Amino acid sequence: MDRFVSLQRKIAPEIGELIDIRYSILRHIHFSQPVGRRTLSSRLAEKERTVRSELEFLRQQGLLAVGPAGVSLTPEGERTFADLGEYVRELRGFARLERGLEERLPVARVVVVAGDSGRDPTVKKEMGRAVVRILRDIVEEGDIIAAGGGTTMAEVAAAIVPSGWPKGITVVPARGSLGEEVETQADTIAVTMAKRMGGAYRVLNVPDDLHPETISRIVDEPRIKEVLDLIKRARVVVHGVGTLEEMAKRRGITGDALEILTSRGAVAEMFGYYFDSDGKMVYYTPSMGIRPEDLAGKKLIAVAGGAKKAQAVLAVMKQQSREALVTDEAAARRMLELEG
Amino acid sequence: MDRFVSLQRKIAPEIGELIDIRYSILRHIHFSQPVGRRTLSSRLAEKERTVRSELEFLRQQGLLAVGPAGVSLTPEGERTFADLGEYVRELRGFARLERGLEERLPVARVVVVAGDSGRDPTVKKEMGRAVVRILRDIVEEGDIIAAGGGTTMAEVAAAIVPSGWPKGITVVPARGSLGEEVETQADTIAVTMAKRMGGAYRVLNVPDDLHPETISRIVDEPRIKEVLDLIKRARVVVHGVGTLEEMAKRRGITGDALEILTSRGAVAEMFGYYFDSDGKMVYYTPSMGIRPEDLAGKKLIAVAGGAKKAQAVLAVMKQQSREALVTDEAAARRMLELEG
DNA sequence: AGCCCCGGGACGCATAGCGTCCCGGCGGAG
DNA sequence: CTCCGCCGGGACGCTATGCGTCCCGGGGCT
Repeated sequence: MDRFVSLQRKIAPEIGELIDIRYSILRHIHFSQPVGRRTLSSRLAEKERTVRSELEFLRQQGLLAVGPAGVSLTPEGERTFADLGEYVRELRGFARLERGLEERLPVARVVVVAGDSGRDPTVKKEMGRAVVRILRDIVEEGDIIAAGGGTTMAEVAAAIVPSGWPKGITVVPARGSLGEEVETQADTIAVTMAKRMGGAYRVLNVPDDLHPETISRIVDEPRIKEVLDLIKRARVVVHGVGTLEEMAKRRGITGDALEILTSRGAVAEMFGYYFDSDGKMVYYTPSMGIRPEDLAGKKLIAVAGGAKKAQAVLAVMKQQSREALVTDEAAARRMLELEG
Repeated sequence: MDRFVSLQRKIAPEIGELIDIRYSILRHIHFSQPVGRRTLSSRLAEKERTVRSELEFLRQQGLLAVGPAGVSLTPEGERTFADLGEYVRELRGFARLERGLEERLPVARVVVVAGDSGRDPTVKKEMGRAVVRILRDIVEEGDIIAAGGGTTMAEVAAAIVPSGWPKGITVVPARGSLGEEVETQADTIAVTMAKRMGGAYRVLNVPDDLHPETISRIVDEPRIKEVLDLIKRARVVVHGVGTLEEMAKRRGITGDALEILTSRGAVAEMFGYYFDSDGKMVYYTPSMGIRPEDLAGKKLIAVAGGAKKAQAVLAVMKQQSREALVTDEAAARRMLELEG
């Protein structure tokens, strides 16, 4: 089989791109059906005509059907799409990517999904599903799970299938909200996850762009104290990774702070803490919630994709050893490039 | 693996053509290296520029190298070509073709090789090699082998590797020569086969476009009689298949005979005997050699390819049950179409 | 009722790749 | 030794494919 694939790569490498575009179209339809040609092309950053030709082809193959509201996968299309995941993994050598990263980074398990979440948002959904699969393996009865924020984490929460989870799970936000959209705040995500897992939740409900003194006062409040205590006791932590640019844009980091960050070589963010490319913490924003020193001994699952995030993910991975990393193909390849 | 292939056929069927042309180029180079671009393109019935592009690609893949006398396969190219045989069998579903024919025709074993011998002469070389592989299984010490004529049979003889054959083999022509080129006469082929197998041979050395009365007189000659006796006693028979058109052109069949042949629905020829599409003998040219009724009880191996010969091959296969049929992809697909 | 997104049609254009010719060189045959 | 033929590589115009783009009528959701 491996021989088969390498032979094919030798004799007809162009099938890679072919499969790529078609698989991403199928994936997109799978997650957004029914969906129109224009929406599809804009979201995939492909020209409308290209998408159209491929759509036509896939329809002729009996993989999708057109309805008044757009195209949908036929049952055969769904089946093919499901099978295609494994196929693409083989064809593009994901196993090799994963092993490469596992060797170079202190992570026990790396999972790579197809695509580039920087270009195709549905890739995040796939990453979400992969995280959920890992959670199924790890989570035990009575666990406390701390969840981070961000768009990727939101997809993790959305990917949880609400059945078959152990009892007595409690989900808490890993830290206060970051002034983002409510859907991507750690609080919201913790709630969604808890509900879907049939567990309990506690939230902080506190913005963390407050004055440091205000924060230290709030921390003493019994309700907050209880949540912070739960966070410290969490056995499992799931979180995304931020890049410096992203953070600077999303939260209005002042000129001073930004200057300090860049001068100290900060490239990555996690829970409001900033790390340089060696994984050393170089800065943090005053906040409440989990602290880096709390992470030791916990099962850490990081999830982040997109070629642009590769450097940041590397930095965070070096910060300390982890249980698992879920990323996408674009980030994985970039990371291996960067790490030699 | 099977799943893999069918999935690929579903999601990217165009790789078929891609592999096709590249494989046939590799095959051609393998058999004729070193060879030039122009020769290649004319023999493959492909445009020069197409061949050139593919050649460029294959060179970039490190599969072939250009010398002053033309292109040759690199060691890696040879290895890839060898592996590609199996790969192409899988990819194009030859196993299914073979099983389909085995079910529909009275043949114990069908072997399909890639390509169309009507378009690419090197496909005949592959068929030849396949026949030789079968002979290796079948031939025993002291066997008498009767060989037919034709270009395909010439390739069978050429494909015999002269070592490891049982002792005491005798090869005889199945019938007199047909006025063809000497290289493709049954006599010549029998000699070549015998020499390569390290065995003995006897030839007829008699053209069979003689007057019937002359023939019947020659048959009584002791030397001829002995050969004819050997032919009758042969345990293994290897032969090609002719189409009506081919025969009409190659031997100048007179208007009368041709009219009779067409009116009786003759479509196929073997050993100078003509068969209609049901495999019923409808005509024969006066000759000496093997007769249809002699075939029963012998191990028969038929070899013929090319889409144009499909109908003829079917007819001959129906004529009586056989040990093996070696054909090519084009003929196999056509045969299955014709047989529903 | 209105708006937006849907699929499908149409059409011009750009470009990749095709077809074709040519050249200088080398090797083998005579 | 010479010549012919085939070799690879270069060049170049053209065509046809497929891309980009706009438009239309329709239907569902708000």
